[in-house]
Amino acid sequence: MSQPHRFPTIDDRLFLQSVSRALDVIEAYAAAPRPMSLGEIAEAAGINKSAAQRIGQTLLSRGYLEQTETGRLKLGRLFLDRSFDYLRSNELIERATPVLTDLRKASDERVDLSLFDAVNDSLSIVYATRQQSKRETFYATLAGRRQPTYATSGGRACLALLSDEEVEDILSRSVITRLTPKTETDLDAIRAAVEQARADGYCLGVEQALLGEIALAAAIRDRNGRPIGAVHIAGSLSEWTEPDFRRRFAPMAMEAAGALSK
Amino acid sequence: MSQPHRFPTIDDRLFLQSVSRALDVIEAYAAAPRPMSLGEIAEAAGINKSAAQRIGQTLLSRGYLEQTETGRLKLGRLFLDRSFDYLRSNELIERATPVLTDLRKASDERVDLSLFDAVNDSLSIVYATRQQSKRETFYATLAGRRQPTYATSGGRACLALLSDEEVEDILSRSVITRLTPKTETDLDAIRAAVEQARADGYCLGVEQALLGEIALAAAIRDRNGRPIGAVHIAGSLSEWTEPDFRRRFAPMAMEAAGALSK
DNA sequence: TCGGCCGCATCGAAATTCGATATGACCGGG
DNA sequence: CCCGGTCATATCGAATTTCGATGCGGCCGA
Repeated sequence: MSQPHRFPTIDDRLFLQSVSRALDVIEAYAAAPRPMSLGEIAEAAGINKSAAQRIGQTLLSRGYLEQTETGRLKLGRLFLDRSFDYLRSNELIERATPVLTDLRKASDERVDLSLFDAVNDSLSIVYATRQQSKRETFYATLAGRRQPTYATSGGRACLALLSDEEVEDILSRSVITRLTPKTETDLDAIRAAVEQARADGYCLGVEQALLGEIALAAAIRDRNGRPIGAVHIAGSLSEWTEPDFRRRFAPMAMEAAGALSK
Repeated sequence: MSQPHRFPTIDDRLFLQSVSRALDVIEAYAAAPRPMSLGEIAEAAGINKSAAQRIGQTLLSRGYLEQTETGRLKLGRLFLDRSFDYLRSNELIERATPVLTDLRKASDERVDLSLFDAVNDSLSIVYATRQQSKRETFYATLAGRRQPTYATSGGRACLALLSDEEVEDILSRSVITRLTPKTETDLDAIRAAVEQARADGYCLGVEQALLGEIALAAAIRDRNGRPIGAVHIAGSLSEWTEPDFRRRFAPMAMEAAGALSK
C-alpha cells in the first residue's frame, strides 16, 4: 500500500508481481552498474528492503547476482549466458553474421548490426554484433549498447522506411541531446537527413554519435517492408573524406542490408 | 504437489518460487534456443502450463520474451541490455579492455578474455570479450560462450594455479567429451598439461576446442593468487607452427595477464 | 469432421509472498 | 570508548498473490 505498483495488480491476474520486482532489481543496475547493498537496491528498484532481501537471495542463489567481498550485490555473469542464448536464437543475427563477416573483410572497416527497437518504443537501436576493424580503440564496442534512433545513421535509415507520421511521433517522443558537439539537434536537420536517406537508400552521418567517426548504414526490412535493423559501416575521419567513404561503402552496405531483408 | 520443486520451500522462507521458475523458463532456452509455445515452455522448464502462461505474460510485458508471428515465445533483446550492464559493471573487464586492445594490435591475432567460473562450479569458463582478428570466420565468436575448463588453454592455465586436490575435484566432476577429434580426453594428459602450465606460467593448446586453432592463455589472479580468468591469444595452424606461436605470444599473454592481476 | 494443441481466461483455495520488525556485527566519528 | 548509522540476516503473523485445475473458442493437420 505504501509502494504504488507500476503495474496494476487488479484486472491482470496473470501478472507476477514478484517476478516483475525481480526484473526491477536487475534493471536498477542499468542506471548505475555498481555493487549495491540491499538498502540501495530497495531504493533504486522502488521496493522495500524485505523484498530486496528475498529477491537478492533468490537471484544470488541462481547466479544472476554475485556478491563482492564486502557483501554487496552486483550483476552476475549468467547474464552473459542469456545474452549468448539470445544472439544464438535470433534468426536475423544468425543469418547476418556471415554476411557481416564478409562485409567486414571487404570493407576493412568496423561493421555493426543494430536492431531497431520497434518492440519497445522505437526510440533507440541496440547494437547486436560488432565486427571490429583493427584500429578500433574504444572499449565501448559492446553488444547491448543502445543509441538514440534519431542520432545514428542506422536509426535514421530505419526512420526513412516509416511514414512521416511515424517519424514525427518518434521524434516528438525523443529527448534530443548531444552525443557529441556535432550531433544534430535541430529537428529539421534530422528530418532532412531522413528524407535524404529515403532518396539514397542509406544514411550517412559524420560525428553524430562519436567524434572522429564517419558512419553509414542501410536498413534491413521485414517482409512487410518495415525496418527491423540496420547494417552499419564505420570508419575514421582521419582516413576518409565523406565523398570517398560514401562512394566506396554505400553500395556495400545496401547490398548487405538487401540480402538480409526478406 | 504434482510438480516436485527443485528447491525445498521449507526452511528457506526467503526463496521466491515464482522468480526461480521465471529463471527456469529463460534458462530453458539455453538447451534449445528456438521459439516455444507455452506447452513447450512448461515442459522444458518443468512447470505446469498455468505457470508458464503467467511467467510468459510477465516476461513478455517486460521485454524479456518476444512473440513471433505465430505467437510463440522467444528470448527478448533486453538480455542484450543486461549483458551490457554486466560487462560495464565488471571491474576486471573494464580494466582488461584497453590491455586486450593493445594486445590485439600487437599480436594481430584474436584475443579473448575469459572468466573462470569459480562462482559456479568451476567446470567451465565464460568468454567475456573477444577481439577478433581479421580472418575470423566463426559466428560462434560471441560473448557468453562457455567451454569446459579442462579443454581450454585458459581453463588449464587457471587449473595450474589451484592445488592438486582442487584440480582433481574439478576433473572428477567434469564430463570429458571431445570438442574436436584432437581434444585430449585422457586425464593424465590433462594433468600433464596443467603441470606444464605451472612450470611455464601459461598454457598452450592445439586444436583442443576448435580444429585448426592454436591457442595460448595466461591466467589472471586475484589478490590472493586465485585464478579469476585468463587472457587468450588464438591463431591459425595454417599460419603458425607451435614453437613459433609459443615463442612469439607466450610473453605477451603473460605480461597482459600479469598487468591485470592484483 | 474430428482430435489435439494453441493462446487466452476464470476461479476458489491456500501456499507463497509480503512487510514490519528484531538481532548482532561492523564501521567511522565524536 | 561508546554512540549512531547501516549492514546482512532472520522471524513471523497476515493476507495478498500465486497456484493449478479447468473451460473456452480457434486453428491446423489428419
